[in-house]
Amino acid sequence: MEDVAERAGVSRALVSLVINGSPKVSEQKRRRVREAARALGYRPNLMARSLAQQRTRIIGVLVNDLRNPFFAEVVEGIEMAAESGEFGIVVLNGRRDRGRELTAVETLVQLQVEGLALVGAQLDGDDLDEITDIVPTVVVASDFGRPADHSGADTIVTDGRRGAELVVEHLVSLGHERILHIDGAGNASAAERRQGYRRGMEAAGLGELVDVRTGGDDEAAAFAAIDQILAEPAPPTAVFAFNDLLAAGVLDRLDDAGVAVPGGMSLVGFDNTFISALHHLALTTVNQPRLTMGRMAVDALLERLNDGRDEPVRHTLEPELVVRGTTGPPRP
Amino acid sequence: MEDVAERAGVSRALVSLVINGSPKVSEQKRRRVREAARALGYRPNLMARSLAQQRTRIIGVLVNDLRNPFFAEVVEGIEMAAESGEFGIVVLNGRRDRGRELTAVETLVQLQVEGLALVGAQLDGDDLDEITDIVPTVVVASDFGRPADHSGADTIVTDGRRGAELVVEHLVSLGHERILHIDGAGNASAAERRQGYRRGMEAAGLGELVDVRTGGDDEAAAFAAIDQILAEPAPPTAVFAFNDLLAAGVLDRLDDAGVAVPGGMSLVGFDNTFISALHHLALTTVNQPRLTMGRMAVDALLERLNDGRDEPVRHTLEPELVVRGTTGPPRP
DNA sequence: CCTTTGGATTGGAGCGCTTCAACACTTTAT
DNA sequence: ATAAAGTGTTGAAGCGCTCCAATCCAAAGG
Repeated sequence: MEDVAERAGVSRALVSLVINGSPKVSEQKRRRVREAARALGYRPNLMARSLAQQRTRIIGVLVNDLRNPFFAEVVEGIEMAAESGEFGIVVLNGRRDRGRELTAVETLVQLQVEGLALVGAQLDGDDLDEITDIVPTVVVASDFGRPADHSGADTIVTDGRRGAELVVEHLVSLGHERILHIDGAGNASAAERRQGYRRGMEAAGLGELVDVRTGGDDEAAAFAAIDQILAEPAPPTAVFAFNDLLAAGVLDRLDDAGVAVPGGMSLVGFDNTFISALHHLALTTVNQPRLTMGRMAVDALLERLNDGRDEPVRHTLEPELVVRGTTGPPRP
Repeated sequence: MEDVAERAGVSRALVSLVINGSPKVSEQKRRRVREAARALGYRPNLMARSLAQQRTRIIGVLVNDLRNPFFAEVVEGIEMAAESGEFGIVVLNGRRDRGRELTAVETLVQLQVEGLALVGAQLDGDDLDEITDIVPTVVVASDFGRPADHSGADTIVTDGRRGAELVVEHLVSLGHERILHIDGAGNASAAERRQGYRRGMEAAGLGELVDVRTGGDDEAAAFAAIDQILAEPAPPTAVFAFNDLLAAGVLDRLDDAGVAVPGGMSLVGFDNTFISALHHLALTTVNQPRLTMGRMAVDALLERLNDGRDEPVRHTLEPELVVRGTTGPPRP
C-alpha cells in the first residue's frame, strides 16, 4: 500500500479511500491510484483491513457433513443469501464428529465471524451457551434447545415431528400397522423424528407396535439394522428411515435379500434430496425447503446484526410429504 | 489480551507466550495466565495473530459445485490432509459460475491463504497466470493447462482420457458400435473425456460413429440431449455420460421413455460417486480416487510450502472401470 | 563478595490497514 | 478585500497480536 501511494504520489490514506470507493476523491487521483495499484499488482490484505475496521463481514458456517446433499444445499442457500447481504461465508466441516464441531466453532469465533450458522450440528445448548452471547448464532436443521431454549440462538427447523407424523399417517392410510423406524441415532434431528413417529403411531392406535431401531446418518448405518429386522420372525410391513441416505441403504439391503419394494415392504425417507427423486429409487419422502432454510438463517442473523434484534426467534417450516414409488399397501 | 495480562499480573508478551505454548514460561505464571484467560473468556484474535505472524496457516479451497458428491469428497480429502499438516481450510463455492470462481480466488488471495486448491475449477491457465506466482496453487480434477502448462500450478488429475477409453473398450467388448457421448459442456474435465471417447472409438475402428452431444454437469442437463436422441431414426445402443449425475438423469429419462437398461440401451457414468453404487441404479462407471486426490493436492502444496519445491508437478492417477448393472450386450 | 551464566520476563516496534481530526486550497458569500 | 464554507488530502493513532532485543533475577562459579 505504501508503494502504491508513493508511485501515485499520494498518501497511504488516500489509497485507502480509493480502494474503498470513497466518493470524496478527485477523479484525477483516483485514476492515478488505480493505475499504480494495477501496475504493482496490489491486493489489499483482508486480515489487516478487518483488524482496522473491527469487522469482517464474514458469516461462519459449521456443517455436520458436507457429503450429505441435504446439508450441502442448505449451505448453498446460506451462501446465496449471505452474498446478497454483502457477507462472505467460511464453511467448516464437522464430519459427523462432535469434538470437531466444537473446535470448529472455536476457530470461527476466533476468526471474528460476525454471525454463526450451525447446520445440522450435534452440539447442544450447553455447548453453545457461551458462544451465543459472543456472536449472533442461528441453528439450522437441528432440534436441540427445544424445551429450555436457554441458548440465545435463533432456530430454523422443519417440523420433524410433524414430518414423521405425516409419514405414519400415510402408511397407516395404506393399511400398514407394523411400521418400524430406523432412527438417526445421535443425529441432530433424530430425537424429533423419533418423537413424531411415536406420536403418529399412538394417534393411530398402534402404540404397542412402536419399534425403533438404531441407525445413523448414511447408507452404511442402515445395514446392521435391516439385516437384523429381516432375520426376525415377523418383520414389519413398512420402514420409515431417518433420512434419504439411510433409506437408500435400506433399499439396497432389501434388494440383496430379495424383498420387493413396495410389494414386500414399504419404505419412506426424509429430506427429499435429489437422490430420492431419481426414478429408479422413486423414494417416498418428506420435503424440507433447503434453500429457504438457508435464506432464513441468514435473515435471522442479519436482523440481529443490522436491526439489533435481541431475543431469539424460532422459525418452524412445514414439512411436506412427497409420495413416490416406495410405498404401497402392505403385503397380505 | 491486555486485560488477561493485567489480571494475571504479567506482561502482554508473556500472555502471548502462554497462548502459543512456549516452553520457556514458568509453571506458575502459565497457570496464572491460563486461569485469567478462562475467567475473562479470552479468545485470541486470529486476524491480529496472522497479521503479526505474517502467516495464516490456511489453505484456500475453491470448489466447482458443492452439491456434486464427487467434489464434496475431494474437499473432505483435502480437509483431512490439511488437518494433519496443521493447516486449516477455507472453502469457497464457485457454483458452476466462472465469474464467481474468479472473484472467489481473488478473495482467497486477499485472505492471505498460504496455498490454493482449485477443485474442478473452470478457470483456465490465463486466469491463473497471475495467481500462481503469488501463492502456491494446485489444480485438482481439471484438465486445463494440459498442453502448455504455462501456469506454475501443480495438477492432480485422474486420467480422464484413459477413463473414457476404458469405457469405450468395455462397451465395444460387449458388442456395441453406436456409442454416443453426452459431454460435460464447458466443465473442467469435459474436453479430456471427450478426447478419450474419440480415441477409443477410433482405436476400435468406429471413428465414423463418433457422436458427441452437449450435456452439462447435472441431471437436468441430460434431459434435452436424451430426448433428442430418442427421437432420432437410429438411436445409439449405448450412452456414455460425462458423470454419474448426468447418467442418473439419462436413466430417468430412458425410464420415462420406456427404454430398458441395459436391455434397450447400455449406460455408463463417471466418478463412481455413492449414487452409482446404489443397487437400484447400479451404474457402470469409472472410479476416481477422491480422498487420495485431496490428499495429494495438499501434499503438493506442502512440498512447496515446507520443502521449497519450485517447479510444477503433475500427478495423473489411474482411473478404474467399475462394471455394474447398466451395461450389457446391445439390443438385436 | 563480585562476576558470570542462563532462564524467565518485558518493552516496544511493527504487521497492513482504516479513520478522524487537522490542514491546505478553492470557491462563494459578505 | 476578508470571512465562511466547502473539497480534497494527509499525518498519526490505533486495531490485537508477535517477537526481538533488552532486562531482570537467581543460582553457580571464581
